[in-house]
Amino acid sequence: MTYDTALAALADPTRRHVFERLRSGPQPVGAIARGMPVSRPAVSQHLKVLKEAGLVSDRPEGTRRVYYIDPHGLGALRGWLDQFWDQALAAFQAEAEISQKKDGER
Amino acid sequence: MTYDTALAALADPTRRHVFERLRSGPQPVGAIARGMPVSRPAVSQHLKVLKEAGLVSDRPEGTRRVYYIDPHGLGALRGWLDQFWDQALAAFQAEAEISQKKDGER
DNA sequence: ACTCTTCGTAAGTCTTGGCTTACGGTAAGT
DNA sequence: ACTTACCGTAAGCCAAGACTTACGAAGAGT
Repeated sequence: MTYDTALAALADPTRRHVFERLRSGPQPVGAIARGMPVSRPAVSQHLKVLKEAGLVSDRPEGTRRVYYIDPHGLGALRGWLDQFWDQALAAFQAEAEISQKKDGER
Repeated sequence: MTYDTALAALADPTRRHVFERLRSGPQPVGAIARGMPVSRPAVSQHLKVLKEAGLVSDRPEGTRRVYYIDPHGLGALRGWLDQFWDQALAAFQAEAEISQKKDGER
């Protein structure tokens, strides 16, 4: 549920593909795996990682398991990102001025 | 400069450690490597990956190279994240109600 | 010129983790 | 009860990548 596990989870391309696929709404595992270049068990393993990262949740529906995006993981990531954003922007402006000054001295 | 390379770059713990270390301001490679559990060349390699992801930039200063956080990569990541955020929040609320309804039927 | 410091890169090793196949478990339908 | 559909997990294989040591390049100071 921390930002680091969420980052590690979203780093893998096919796992991110699984995650982005849920953007069109909740779906069972089979539907997600359909049309993907990997096997269904692979998708299951990816969903497990995403779930442990707090990025998705699941709900049993008969013999199927419907997965959907959980904002908890995304929220943790957003919070961590915002820690840098303003600070980084200001610092970058300062560095840009230094580079420009260096060019002027040339 | 796209969000996927930034995600892959920030997934590694020690590389993220390098990145977070730059939050206290611009620093040369040696200063970053000092006090870290890995060698200096390892830090150089990490900085290369971070640079290719648009997360840091560098400026030569004599024989040293000063690295600092570049908001470009962070911006791409923020943009991608925001695509999910609102949508995910709303969808999650709907799912929560379904689960609650299911509990009530019990 | 020479030395020293700082840094990037190459080559090689070894662990991490993503994928497949095979299996077992559970719920729904007949 | 039996079959079928759907899913998670285990075991094993293999490629990606993180780390080390060794080397070479470039600037600063004496």
